Amino acid sequence: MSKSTIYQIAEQVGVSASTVSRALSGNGYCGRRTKAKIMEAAKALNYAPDHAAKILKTRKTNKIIFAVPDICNPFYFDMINGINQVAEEYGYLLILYYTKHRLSEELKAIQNVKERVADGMIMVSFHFCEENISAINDLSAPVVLTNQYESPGGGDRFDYVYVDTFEGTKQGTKHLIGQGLKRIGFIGGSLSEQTGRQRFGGYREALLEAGLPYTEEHVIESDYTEKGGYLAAKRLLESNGRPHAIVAANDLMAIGVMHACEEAGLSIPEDMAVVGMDNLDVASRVHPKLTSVSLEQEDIGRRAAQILMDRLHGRAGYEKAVKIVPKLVVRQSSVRMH
Amino acid sequence: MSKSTIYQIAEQVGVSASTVSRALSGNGYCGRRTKAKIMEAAKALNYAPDHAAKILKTRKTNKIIFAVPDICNPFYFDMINGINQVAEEYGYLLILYYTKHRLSEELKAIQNVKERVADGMIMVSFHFCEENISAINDLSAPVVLTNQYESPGGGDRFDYVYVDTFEGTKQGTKHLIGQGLKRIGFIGGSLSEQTGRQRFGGYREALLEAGLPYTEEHVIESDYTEKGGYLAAKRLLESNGRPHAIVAANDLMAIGVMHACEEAGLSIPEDMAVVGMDNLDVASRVHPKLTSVSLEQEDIGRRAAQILMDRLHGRAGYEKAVKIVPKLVVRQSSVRMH
DNA sequence: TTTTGAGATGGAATCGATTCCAGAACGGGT
DNA sequence: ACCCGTTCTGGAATCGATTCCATCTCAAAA
Repeated sequence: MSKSTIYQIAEQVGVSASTVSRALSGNGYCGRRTKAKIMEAAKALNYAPDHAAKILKTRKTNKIIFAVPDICNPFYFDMINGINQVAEEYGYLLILYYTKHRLSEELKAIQNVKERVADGMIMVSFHFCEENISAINDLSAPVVLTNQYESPGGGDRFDYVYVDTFEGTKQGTKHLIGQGLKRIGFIGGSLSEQTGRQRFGGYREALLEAGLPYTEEHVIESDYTEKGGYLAAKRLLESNGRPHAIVAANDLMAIGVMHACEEAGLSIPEDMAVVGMDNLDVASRVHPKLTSVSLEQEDIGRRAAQILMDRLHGRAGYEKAVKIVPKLVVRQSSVRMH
Repeated sequence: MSKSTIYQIAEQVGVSASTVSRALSGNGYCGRRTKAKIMEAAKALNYAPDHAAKILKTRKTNKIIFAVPDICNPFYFDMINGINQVAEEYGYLLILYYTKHRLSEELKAIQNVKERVADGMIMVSFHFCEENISAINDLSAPVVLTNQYESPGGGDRFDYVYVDTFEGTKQGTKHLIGQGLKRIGFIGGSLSEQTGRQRFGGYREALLEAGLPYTEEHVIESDYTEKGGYLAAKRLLESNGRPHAIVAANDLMAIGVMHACEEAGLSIPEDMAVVGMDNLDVASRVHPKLTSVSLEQEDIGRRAAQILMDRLHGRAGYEKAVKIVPKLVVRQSSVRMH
């Protein structure tokens, strides 16, 4: 049987539509007996409220959009998970919008918010530029970004939540230093990109703080792939005074490092300690299990969603910019057993 | 500047709202000059169509719901990816609904469809029962399930797309047999569940077809975890006439098997060939790389979404039930080099 | 008995776009 | 000059729920 409207219920019961609306929504007065009859009729007529009509009148969609550059990347799954936890708690549905690393798609996502498809948006932007920013600032709906960003004028309307990857590699490096290791190599991404520089910076600072010498030969720029890590590690192993530990800027490269060591007959962690970053599933599945810096994606998602909810409910006390501190997960690859 | 409505544009330009609607949507006649003025005013007034109003009138939300039991499971992310590819092609947005393996949440997802939050739904149901099925059949919107299911009366309104896991383990086992291996063990899940029985069945049939003897001692029921696979493998390795190959009902258990072999000093694939199932990311990251049966999740998603779109657009020619054939991905763990 | 106010209800406007229908304008062909 | 069909436009209804406002009832307080 197809569903019905409040008008049909009203007719059936013999009351006005306003009364039916009040009875069903609970807003406003409604007599006990009338209410019971309305409820009964609603059931009998297979009533379900029409979402679109409700939205049109109330201006609330109870949906949020998560605009994500890459749907295939496990990194973002955890964010989705975190976002959904909070969204659900507040009774919001989550719309996934796949931007494919394209500015045009990011703008379309913003347009969706403008058309009131959703009440707010969380976005991982890969094209953080004037066009983008002004489009977001033009929205009346709140937006939370997960980019690190210093607002030049300070007048931006959005908030952001980001991970401090500098702190991440710093923690990883300090952990190795704490294990008594002194010659520590670093395999990162390109230093011409911000991401690459940040991760390198943390490694560099940990050495500095510990008063350890910095050897340029022990730092290799690679490409975040397993193969890249493997090749980089081979070079490090051939360098004179080879390092006894390696910090890799992500887990895939760290796994490449492990394979290179295995091939060279070096055992991990005895001959070479390894630390990765991202804390992918695979980190705990390789042998030996890989110590890795978790970027706390789920937490990013949760915090971003929380800020969005705070904004949507006009609550005060949220922070415009939240910095998430990564968390070192120590496993076998970096701890020598005695 | 906040956005405006067609009425404001109409007033600005000095025409009626109907004309503005026609100009902007392109449905119906509109003079060239008027249209130009309307477009200009729309831009000037920062116009964006109101989604809710449009839905209310047109009865089309251009959204579909994907109800998924587990947001953390990478298995489903590939499905999401597949669904999204098709949804996007047709201009639909994807709403993710996390059912947490709970019937009550599945019913809520169905309720959402009833309230016209979305035009249709794809659901991975873990509670396929009378209550569920009748709720789905009551909907006027189309639903595609990814469960294998034989409609008892044949009167069900939904369609389904599912993977033939029986065929999957059969392929994996046949592949090993094709490598000249004769003593092949099997590590599966509980045989009291349908999933477990299907996967075991494929293994059994492959042996039968090849005329190989079936040894009960070489079949172990485990629990789909890495540790479970590890323990099961240890038992297999101790059995008399230990197998030279093992088919594991999923990749996690296969990885456990690999660790057990490593520990026992057996090299893979020379002393023991291993085949897994699911083709997780990690399968291609372990050493040696794991041969695995891909359940083609992305394809499931695509097919399901395609059927949904066909239904939504009243196209004929779709199939009510689509069986996806899994695909064996051969890697190092099962191929002896000569 | 009168006053008062809480509770219950109906009427009507509203949210913003779409679309049917009627009528106006316009141009080409006779 | 007239007719006719095409193109253009405005008015009004519609989608379904919410909500403000006015009215009405009824019981308790004065």
